[in-house]
Amino acid sequence: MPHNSDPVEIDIPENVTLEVVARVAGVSPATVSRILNGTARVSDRKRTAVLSTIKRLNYRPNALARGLAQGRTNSIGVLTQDIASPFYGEALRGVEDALAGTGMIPLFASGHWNLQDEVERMEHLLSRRVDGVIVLTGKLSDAQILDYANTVPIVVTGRQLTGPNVISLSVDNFLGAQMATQHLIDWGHTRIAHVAGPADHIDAINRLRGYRQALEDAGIPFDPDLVAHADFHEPGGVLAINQLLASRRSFTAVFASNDQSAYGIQLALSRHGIRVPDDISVVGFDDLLVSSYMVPPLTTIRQPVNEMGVAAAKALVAMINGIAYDASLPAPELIVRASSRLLRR
Amino acid sequence: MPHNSDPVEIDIPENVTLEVVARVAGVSPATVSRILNGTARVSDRKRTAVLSTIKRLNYRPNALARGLAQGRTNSIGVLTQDIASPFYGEALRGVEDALAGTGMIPLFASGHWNLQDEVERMEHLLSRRVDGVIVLTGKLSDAQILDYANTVPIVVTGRQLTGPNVISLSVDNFLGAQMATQHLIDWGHTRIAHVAGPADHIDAINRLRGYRQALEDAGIPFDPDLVAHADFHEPGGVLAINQLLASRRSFTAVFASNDQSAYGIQLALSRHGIRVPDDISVVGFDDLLVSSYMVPPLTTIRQPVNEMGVAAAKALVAMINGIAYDASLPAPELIVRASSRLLRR
DNA sequence: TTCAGATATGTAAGCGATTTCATTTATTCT
DNA sequence: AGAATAAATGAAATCGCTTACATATCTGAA
Repeated sequence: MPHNSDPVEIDIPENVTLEVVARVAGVSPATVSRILNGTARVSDRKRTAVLSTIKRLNYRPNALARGLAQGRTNSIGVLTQDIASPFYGEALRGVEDALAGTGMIPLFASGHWNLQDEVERMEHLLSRRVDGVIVLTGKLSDAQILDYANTVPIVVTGRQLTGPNVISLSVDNFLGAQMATQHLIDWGHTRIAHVAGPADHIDAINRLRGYRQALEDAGIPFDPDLVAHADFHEPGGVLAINQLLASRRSFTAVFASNDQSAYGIQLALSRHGIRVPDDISVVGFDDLLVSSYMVPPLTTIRQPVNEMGVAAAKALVAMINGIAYDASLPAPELIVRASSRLLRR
Repeated sequence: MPHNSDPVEIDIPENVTLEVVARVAGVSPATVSRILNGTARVSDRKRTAVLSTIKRLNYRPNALARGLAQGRTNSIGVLTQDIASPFYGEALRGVEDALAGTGMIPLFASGHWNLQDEVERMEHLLSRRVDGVIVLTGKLSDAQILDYANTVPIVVTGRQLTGPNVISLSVDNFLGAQMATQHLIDWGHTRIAHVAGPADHIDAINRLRGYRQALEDAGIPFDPDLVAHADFHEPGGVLAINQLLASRRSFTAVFASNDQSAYGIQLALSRHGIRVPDDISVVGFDDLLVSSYMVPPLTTIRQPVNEMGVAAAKALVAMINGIAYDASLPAPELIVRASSRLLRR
């Protein structure tokens, strides 16, 4: 008469479930679950039996069923704008890295800088019952964020926003822009052009403000003709600088609202036979990885974007687990490279 | 005495489920499900009632429950190596775009060019019961891929592999490298260096082969001292070119195994006071977005990587739905920009 | 030995959908 | 009007797991 707890010959269905494992190992489903989750003590005898059956049957727990039962999915949504963005990409990597080992998995979705898309993606994420959401900038209004926060914990970057279930994390764009402009002023430039970002982009607005503030602090009058608006992408930078050159306003330096614009500017200037930094200094914003490999390497403001991803993920996980977490970001930093130089008199 | 089908006052729990919607709307859960999925005819009367309650209660179907019941999650796994890769990023975007509107959602996971990580991520994806997986290159062996294909349909890029439940999609790296090298030969170069990729990277190997083939076809002897191995990243390009320069072998052109290496090469050359393309021509491989904004803009081989993402996603969805799909990719293309020039005698 | 108190294990009720099958209601045709 | 057929609806089982509760087994102290 065989012991009840001994493994038994049982016909194994194609779809191996926890119940099958239990039956084959000669224990109850509850026991298998407990072993899997470590939620209770189990005798070594059964544990070994179960673990070996799991291996033998190549059992893979169904995360859906688990999520349904637990009311928790161990996944968080990351609402970004463009999965291939060189800028936010770093943040995504930060999120991923911070999540590795926590058993949580990120679900990325792109809003394409389009409110409707963004709302749709958010709904999608909520449908999948993510345990929390990281919103990287984007176009959702503060009110919408607060509203979603009734459903799920949220960490949002690129704005200041407080409320129950919401943590916000932002880089000081104003300060960064001030630093960039100040750097040029320190090096003797007074005719400093600015290639701004989209007029409705919060980061672009703050950077423009920082630029103006630095000028003002230095007693340099603001000249609207030295400002051109672009779109945060390379081609826009080309267009903007061409426009500035065409206006025949003289300037000895350009502060670009982001690195990608700066790349376009550098290329366009070289096409015009204008040397960087000898004729015109260029300063960017972001410090993308490739910026240090531009010819000449780009002077820029480093944004702690990877750290931002990490911090966002950590803060969110903490919030999900009901733990307090102080989410703060390092300040932007001026990285001086070869694209800017002392103005020669 | 109220009609049974009229909306009724019912206390609404915090968690709105399909069952709650049904009760409030005065219909059965089955009916609500049918309306949601369009799986059967429902009278207009009930349909309106249900739809309005859904809106009123702000009901959001639980994707987990749905997945459990249907045995299908409407999600596909995308196993990439680095979520922030400028190269694969384009492919990810392609996947996302192709999926938009199909109701499917991509789940991205990064393997970090590390077999163990990759296996772990794959298991994770399978646990979440994705309906299919796209494997972007990576380190899994063909045998492993075929094995996973027993569980789930797979589209794999960067290799040729056929089998049940597997579609492979690859760019002709050999041909591309041949084209790049041939371009330099056509322009009179005979001393052509090659900065290769990692020696164990399949793409790098094929590109090296293509380079050698082109030389051979032109009757130019292969000189191993003109080949330096790098790591597909910018700093590696710098190191490699420095090494080549230090060897004092003369050469008039460099074919870099990818664009990122080429960036490093361009920077290092400029630091040495060597002009591109006047002294040395540089050709890359990939055609990353920024390549056309390098100074000088980089001559390179365009890989249809976005198209690859799109094709992979379409092929996978077709496979999931049991539809035949002819997955083919455009050939690599030579993009001539300013970093290469005719060799002056 | 025996019994109280741990410790280990099992039973069964959810979790929130879908779907089969049976039943009720509405049409159509004679 | 009444039978036969089609359309609409509902009841209940199911998907694969977790977990509260009940039960069985094992300690060691009396």
